[in-house]
Amino acid sequence: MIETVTPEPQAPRYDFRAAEPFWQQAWDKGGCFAVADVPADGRPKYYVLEMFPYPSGKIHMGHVRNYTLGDVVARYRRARGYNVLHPMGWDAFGLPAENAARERRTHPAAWTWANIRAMRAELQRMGLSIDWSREFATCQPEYYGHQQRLFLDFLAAGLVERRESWVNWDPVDGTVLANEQVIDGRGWRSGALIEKKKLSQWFFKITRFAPELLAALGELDRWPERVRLMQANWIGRSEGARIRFPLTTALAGFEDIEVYTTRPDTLFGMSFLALAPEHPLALSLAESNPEAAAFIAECRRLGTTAEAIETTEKRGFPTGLTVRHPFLPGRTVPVWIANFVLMEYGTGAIFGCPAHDQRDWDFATAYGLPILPVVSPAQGKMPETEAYTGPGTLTNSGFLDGLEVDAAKRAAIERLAEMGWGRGETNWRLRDWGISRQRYWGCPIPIIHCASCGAVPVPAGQLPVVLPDDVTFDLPGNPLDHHPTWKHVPCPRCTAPATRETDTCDTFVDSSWYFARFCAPHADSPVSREATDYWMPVDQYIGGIEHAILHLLYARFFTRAMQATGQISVAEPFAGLFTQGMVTHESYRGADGRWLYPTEIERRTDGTAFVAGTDEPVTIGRIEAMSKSKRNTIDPGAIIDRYGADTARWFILSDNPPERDMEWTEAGVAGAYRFTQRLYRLAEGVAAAHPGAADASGDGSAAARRLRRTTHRTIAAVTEALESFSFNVAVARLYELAGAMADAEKDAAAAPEDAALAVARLEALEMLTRLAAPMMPHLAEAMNALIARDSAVLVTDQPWPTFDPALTAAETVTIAVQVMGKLRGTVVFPPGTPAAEVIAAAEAEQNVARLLEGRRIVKRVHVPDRIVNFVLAS
RNA sequence: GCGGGCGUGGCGGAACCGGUAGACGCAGCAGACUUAAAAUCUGCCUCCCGGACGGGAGUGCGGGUUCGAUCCCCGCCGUCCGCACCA
Repeated sequence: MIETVTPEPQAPRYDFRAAEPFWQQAWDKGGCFAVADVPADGRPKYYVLEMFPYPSGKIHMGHVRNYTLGDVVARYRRARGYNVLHPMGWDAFGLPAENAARERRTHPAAWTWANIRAMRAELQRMGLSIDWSREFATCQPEYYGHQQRLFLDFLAAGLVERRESWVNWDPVDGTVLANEQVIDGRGWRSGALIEKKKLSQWFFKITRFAPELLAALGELDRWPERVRLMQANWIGRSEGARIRFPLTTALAGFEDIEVYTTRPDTLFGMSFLALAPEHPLALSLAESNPEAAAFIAECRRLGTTAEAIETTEKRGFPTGLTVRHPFLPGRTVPVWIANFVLMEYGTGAIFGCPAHDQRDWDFATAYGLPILPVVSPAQGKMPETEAYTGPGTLTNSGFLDGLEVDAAKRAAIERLAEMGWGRGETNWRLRDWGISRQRYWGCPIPIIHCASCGAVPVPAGQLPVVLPDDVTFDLPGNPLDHHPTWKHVPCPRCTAPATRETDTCDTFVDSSWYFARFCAPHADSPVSREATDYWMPVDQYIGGIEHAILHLLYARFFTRAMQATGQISVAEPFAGLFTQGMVTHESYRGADGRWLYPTEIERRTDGTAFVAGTDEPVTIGRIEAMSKSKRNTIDPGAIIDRYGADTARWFILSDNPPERDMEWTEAGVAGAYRFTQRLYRLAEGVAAAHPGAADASGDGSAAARRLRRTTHRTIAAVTEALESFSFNVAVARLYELAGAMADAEKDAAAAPEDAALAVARLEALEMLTRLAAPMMPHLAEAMNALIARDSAVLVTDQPWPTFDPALTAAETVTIAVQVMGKLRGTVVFPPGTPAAEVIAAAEAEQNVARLLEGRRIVKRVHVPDRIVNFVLAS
C-alpha cells in the first residue's frame, strides 16, 4: 500500500483569519472605543468623523479608504492621550429604498435595515475603532423626530418659509430638486431633463447667512483651499447697483424696469435694455403679442446645458418699448427680450453696454446696436473685435469722465441715489434651499394645513410625526398622499378637519446635523448642549470631494441656524476637513465589447489578459473610478476574506497621498500582504531571542546604536507624517525600520553575546508595533502579544511612542562636495565639524582635487553638515 | 470663458527652509536556497558613453535669479477638477 503524502500548503505564520476577529472581540470586551457624552477626565478631546454612508447594502472601496483614513487618525489621537469620539451611523432615507420597494415589493424600511445589518457587519470586519453604542440611522423616529423639532424651531426663528416658487421638477423621480441637484439641466440622480413647475415649497433661508457663510470660509484654515474657493464661488457675492429705468410709456401696470448691474460706471455706454424671457413684463407682452410669445416659447425650449450655452447664439426680440436714460435727459433706449438674460439672477433684466461686456457685445453685433466705448484701457488700446472689461479711465461719460472704474462706480451710484433712480446693492448667487420632496421615505415635514388657520406647526407634544408603515407604491406620486388615513388630522389650533403636509425633507437635511447628534445620540432634545459644548466642532472630518459644496454648505448653514436658535454654541461644524481621492481600477472588455469584472479575467505573464479559463482575449481599458457600469469594482469583502483587513488598510494607505486618486492593483495588495507576514516573522524572531529583562549599560555596540538611531528617527518621522496626513510616507518609514530590523537580526546572529543589541532589537520591535498599530491594528496586537511583558495591555491602550532626540543624532554626516554646483564627491565627518576642516578635506578629495588642479577658487561655499561648493574663476 | 490643482524612472510616489534628485513600494532582471516550483533571502534597476574609476544629460518646454533651483520669478505647453450667458 502506497501512502501518498500531499504536502500541506504552508500555513501562514500569521493567521489573520483567526487573529482579526479575536482582537476585535478583545477591543469590544475592553470597551476601548466607548467614550462618555461629557467626559470629565480633563483630557483634551478629538472628534473624528467620516461622512456616514448611505446603506446601499454593500461597502465599496471608497468606504474602505474613507474609514481607514479616519481610523488611523482616531487611533493615533487616542494613543496621543485624547478622548476620541469616533461614531458611525446611517444616512438611511432616500430614493433607492423606494425604488427597491417598487421593484421588489419590499418595504423601504425592511430593505434599509437589511442593508444596514449587512454593511455594519462588513465595516466591523475592518477593525475600526468606532464607538458603536452611538450608532443611529436617520430613518429612526428617534432621529427624525428631533429633526422635526429643529424644523419648527427654525420656523419660529424665521429661518423657514413657505412660498410658491418655480421648481425643478424631475419627471422620472417624480420630485422636486434643488438647483444644486440639477446638473446641466438634468436630475443628478435620474439624469432626466428637468422641467419648470410652480409649487408651494418649504425653504430654509440659507441666504440669510450668506455673508457669514462667505466670511467664515477665511477662518477654516484646515479646509482644502479648493473647497473654500468652490463654496465662495457658489455663494457668489457681487457688488453693484439696482437701477430703475422708467418706461417712456407705461404698459399694463409696469411703469419702470428694474435692473441689477455690477457696472453702473458704464451707463453712458448703454445701448439697450434686455429682459429675461420669463420676466413678468415679457410675459405680459406675450399675452397680446403672438410674436413675443413665440420667441419666449422658443427660449424655453433651449436648455441651459453646457453645450447649449456654448453653441446657442444670443437672440432677442425687440419689444418696441423704450426706457429713459438716467443721466442723459431726452435719450431713450430700446427694450428687448433676450435669451441670455437669466430670470433667477438679479432682477431678471439687464442694461446692455456692448463695449464693456462680451455678452452685450455679441448681442449688439448680432442686431446692429451701437457700441460706444466709455472706458479707455489703462494700457494698450481698445480691442476692436471684443468687449473691453479691464481697468481704465472713463470717457464719453459726462460727469464720470476722467474717473477710474472703481471711483466711477461709486460716483454713478451716488448720483443715482440722489436722483432716486437706484442704489448700491450687494447681490448673492446663493439661493434659498427648497427642501420639500414629494416622497415617502424621508422625514415628514411637521406641518398641518388647515383651511382657516393656514399652515400650522405640529405641537411639540405630538412629535415625532411618524411615517406610516402601511403604504403602497403601485401609484405614481407620493405614497403619503395616497394613504387613506395618515394625513387626515384635526387642526391643532381650531380642531377643524385638516391635512398633514405630505412632503418630506430633502435627505440633505438629515446629514446636516447628524454630527451634532452623535455627541449625545440618546438625548431627549435634538442635541445635548453639554455634549456638543465638549465635542463640537468636529476636529477632523473626512469624505469625498463630491460633497464640497452641497452637503458641507448645508451643514454649515444648519449649524449656524442651530446656534441662532440656541441649540449649539459653535457656528462652524467642521474645524478640519480632508477630502480623499477616488479608488480607481483598470477596466476590461471582452471580445464583443462587454465589460468584465476583474474576477472574470486572468493575466498571463506577458501582460495580456484573457477571459478566465478561455482563450477569449480581453482588452485592458483605462484606469478609472470604480463603477458598477464599467464593472471595474473590487469587493472589499472578498479582499478581507483573502488577505485580511490589515492588508487592505495597509495597501490603501501605502499607495499614494490620500487626497489623490489611488489605483487598486492586485500586485499592490499582494505586496502589502507579504509585508504583514514579514513583520510577524520578524516579531517572532525577536521575541524568541528576547533575553528577558536585559539591561544594556554604556553606549552598547555600533550595531545597537545604529538600530536605535533608526528606531528613534522612525518615531519622529512617522509622527510627523501622521500629523500631516502623509500616510504613504509613514508607511515608507515603517518599511525602512523593518529593513533595519532585518539587518539587526543578522548582526545579532553574528554577535549573539551583544546584550545592547538585544535590547535595541526589542525596543525597535515595540516601537514598530505601536507605530504600525493605527494602520494595522490587528497585526500590531498579535505582535504585541508575542513580546509583551504584560500581555494584558493591548497596543490599542498604549501611549504613542516618544523619541529621544539625542538618539536620533547621526554619528557622521556625508557632506556633498560640488565644483561649480556639480556633485563631484563626498566627505564624511562628525556633525558640526568646523568649516575649515571640512573644506580642506573637500579640496583634498581625490576626484575634486583633480578638477581643482590649476584652477583658481573664487569662492568656497560651506553649508554646515550638508554641502561644500567650490566656485572657480572662468 | 472664469477660477483652481497637477506635470519627477517602466509604475505609485519621496525630497527638511533653495543644498548629494529618485527614499519607500510595485513591476522587472540576475543570483542563493530547492529535485523543481512557491515562499524566502541577496544584488541590480533614470537615460546615454565607458570594463571599472569616471563623464555627459536629466524633475513638461523656454528663459531668469542664485555659488547652487523639483523648490523662487517670467512666458509657454499639456492635463485634471470646479463653476459657467450670475450682468
